[in-house]
Amino acid sequence: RMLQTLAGVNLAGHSVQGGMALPPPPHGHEGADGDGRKQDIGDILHQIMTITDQSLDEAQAKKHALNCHRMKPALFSVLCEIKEKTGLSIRGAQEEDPPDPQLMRLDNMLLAEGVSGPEKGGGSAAAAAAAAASGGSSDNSIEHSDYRAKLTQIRQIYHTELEKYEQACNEFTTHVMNLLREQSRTRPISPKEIERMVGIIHRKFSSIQMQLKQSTCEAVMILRSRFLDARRKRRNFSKQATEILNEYFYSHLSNPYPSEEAKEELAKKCSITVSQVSNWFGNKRIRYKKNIGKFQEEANLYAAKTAVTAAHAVAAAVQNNQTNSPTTPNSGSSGSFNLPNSGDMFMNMQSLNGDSYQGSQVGANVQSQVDTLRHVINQTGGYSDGLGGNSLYSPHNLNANGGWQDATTPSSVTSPTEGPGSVHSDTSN
DNA sequence: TTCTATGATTTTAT
DNA sequence: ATAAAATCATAGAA
Repeated sequence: RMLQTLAGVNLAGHSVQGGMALPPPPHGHEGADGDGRKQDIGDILHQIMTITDQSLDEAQAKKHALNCHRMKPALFSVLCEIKEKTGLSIRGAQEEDPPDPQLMRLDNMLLAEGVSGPEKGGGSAAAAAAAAASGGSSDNSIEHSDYRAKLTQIRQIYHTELEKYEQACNEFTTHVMNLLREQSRTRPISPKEIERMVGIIHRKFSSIQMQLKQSTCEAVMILRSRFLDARRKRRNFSKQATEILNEYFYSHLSNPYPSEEAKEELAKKCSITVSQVSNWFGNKRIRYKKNIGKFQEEANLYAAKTAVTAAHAVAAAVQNNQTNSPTTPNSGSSGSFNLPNSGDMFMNMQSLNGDSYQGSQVGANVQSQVDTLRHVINQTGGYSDGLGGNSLYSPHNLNANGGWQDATTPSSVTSPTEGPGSVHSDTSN
């Protein structure tokens, strides 16, 4: 009806081409003169068709003429009235803009993957620098930087595309807004409507944007899966790293649970991550416990490795300890894993020094050395047997309800070769 | 190729 | 959250 009205106005005002007869303009009631109306419509269609052929100037001129028409205010008010009625339904129909869950999901993922988030570290430049810096250090970092480089690539594409879309969207929006503003001189257009129009445009564009995001997500997923595969291809730690880890493990055999700080330090020393350290210790503990026999040799090796320094340190510590604080033979826990173990250690030290010794007053540092020593003692055999240490171990060995202690002790069981005496003297030195 | 070692992941329990 | 245990998957040796 509005179209008719407009067309009618147009015709009425200017008897455009073909000089058609005026239909009584906006009386807007159907029925009545059916024939005439059909004719009108035909004319109007014709009119519209010809309009497309007109030049811009002509159209401009017509618009101007329309604006100057004497009937314009009246017609305008009629249009306002009509709008008044139709506007209600429109207003009711809109207003909701539930954030698309799909889009949200994509957004979240892109953000999580660092594609849409703030550019970190200068992007490709940083990645390249990292790659260059890592050089031949490790395959892992190379893979990692490779991954990052690819991610940056995706990221760049994503951003440029997004920018393009945004630009296009803005252009289109302003274009439409201009158009509407222009038209608002001819027909009533509320700001709300413009807003709505803009909203529609944005929605349209966001669907395009979603496609972009979707494909970006896919690309990231593919890259990621490839990277994960690569990461699954584990590389053994360097010999040096294993060495360090083993040293720690065997020198803390009674409590091989490095603290967070210790883990960090180990990670740094081994140039691996903290979680890798955790993994390593997790694996080591369980595997050691599962088959101690298999680890005997290794244990010996590392125990012996630290035994000399440990012995010195312990001696010093004990000396120190003795002089500083003579006794307090209770409360066995020295930060050790469990009580039985503390007792264990206590006995060992007693035997070693032939003197009373309180685990409770020895720092963790000493404890590790004690572990080492004890291990050497146990490994080399005779000592505990000779001194009845075995009887001490066995019960503790058995009573362990899943604790770490039952793992440490069997070492005393496997005790081959070597003369007890020599061992004793060695370790006590 | 098979077999073992080993780093990582998953499951389960606390 | 952390640890144990089970399991996976590959590296590397045989």
